[in-house]
Amino acid sequence: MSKAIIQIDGNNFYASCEQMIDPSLRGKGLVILSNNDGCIISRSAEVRKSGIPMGKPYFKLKQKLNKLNIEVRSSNYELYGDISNRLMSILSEHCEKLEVYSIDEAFACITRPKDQNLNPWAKHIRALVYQNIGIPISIGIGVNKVQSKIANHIAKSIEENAGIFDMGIIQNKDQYLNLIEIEKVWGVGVKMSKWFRRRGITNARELRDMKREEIKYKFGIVGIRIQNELKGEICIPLNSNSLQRKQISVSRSFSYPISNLEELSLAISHYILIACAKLRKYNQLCSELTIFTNSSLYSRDYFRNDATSKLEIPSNNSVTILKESLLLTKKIFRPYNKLTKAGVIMKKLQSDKYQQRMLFNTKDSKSDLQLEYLDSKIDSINKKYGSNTLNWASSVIEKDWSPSRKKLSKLRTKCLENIPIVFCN
DNA sequence: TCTGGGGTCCTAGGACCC
DNA sequence: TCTGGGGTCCTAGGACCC
Repeated sequence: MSKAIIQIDGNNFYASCEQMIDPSLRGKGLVILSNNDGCIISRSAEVRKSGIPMGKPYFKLKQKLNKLNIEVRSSNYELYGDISNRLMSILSEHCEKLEVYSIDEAFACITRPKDQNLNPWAKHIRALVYQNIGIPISIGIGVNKVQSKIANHIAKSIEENAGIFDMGIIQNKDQYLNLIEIEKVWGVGVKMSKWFRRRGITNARELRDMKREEIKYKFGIVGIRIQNELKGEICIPLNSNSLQRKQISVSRSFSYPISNLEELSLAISHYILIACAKLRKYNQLCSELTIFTNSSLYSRDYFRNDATSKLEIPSNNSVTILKESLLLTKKIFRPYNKLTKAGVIMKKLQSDKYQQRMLFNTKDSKSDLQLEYLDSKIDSINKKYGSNTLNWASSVIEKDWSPSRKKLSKLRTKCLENIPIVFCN
């Protein structure tokens, strides 16, 4: 029995989430902004048609959006994360293997039925998701990841497909591969596509048929994998164990430039606490910590600095890592710079199942356990009552420089007081 | 005036060892 | 006078993804 690789994603996911919790936005032009209300990162179908581009700075398009009567929302990641969890939980019930690839996207594996036709299954999933969480999804089916991504693209772009397309059962794939521009092939980015274009390779079919040696020489194994998947081989495996992170980072842009050590330390402390909570959520420990800060990329005297520290004992304890991070903050700080962003990166992560303790450090072991207990209590309170319910004094959260989110929607799916009230006569 | 954030994988080149 | 070479490990940086 042949297996199929399925790729499923939420259409215009962030915009769809906002439309789901606020029905007055349905059928209307809507854009979602990145952190600090910086760039446009999601557009409703109506906005796509009007030619408003993705990823462009909001301040440059504000007037145009106003003119076109397009609604604007700040990104509400807590809301999108909650809806994503619900989506993935439905998908996992109906797939043999599920790889949660991003907040709005998953790969899955499923065995084809005797007649090879997966359309009824896909229609069922699509209806189920819409009925239960109110988000439209698209489903692409193929023999591998690259092919299922292309199938998903076709599912979206050709209306008659109604959000579902199966590339695996198509005998003559050339006509479809010809439709996929080289930039749209999964794994081919800006640099690669420019090189391909210069060589006259403009679409997926031409990439599949070009000389293997040429790709190998220029892009190595990465390029060959994409070409082989276009030919129908399986080179990029499904990774259903994606919960184990290899790196955790938290960074934000400030709403205005900061220039003193106290403010930078507050920001770093705040990010460290978020990152530590993530470590504990994934049951992981970190053994290398980097913190960084930079001025605006667009300023003439661009400045960036970072510092890294190796932790003697791998840890996910807030107090331990906070202490270390404040030392590093002093190291990277320079008083004359207008800093616009800072962040923390935790690397060399490992499972907390095999936690190493200091052999001779019996004096501290009791307080270690107390700190662990404190962390777990804070985590459970924040989980129950919302993030930031309980926090450390070294990270006062709502400071003036916190990213602005002027057009933030309410967290209607998680906070009891935000649940919409419906009046019936 | 305002330009996001969080990941993964690969590779070249340096350090080190014998 | 003449001064090797191969293997492994690590890291920074680049390219890509959503």
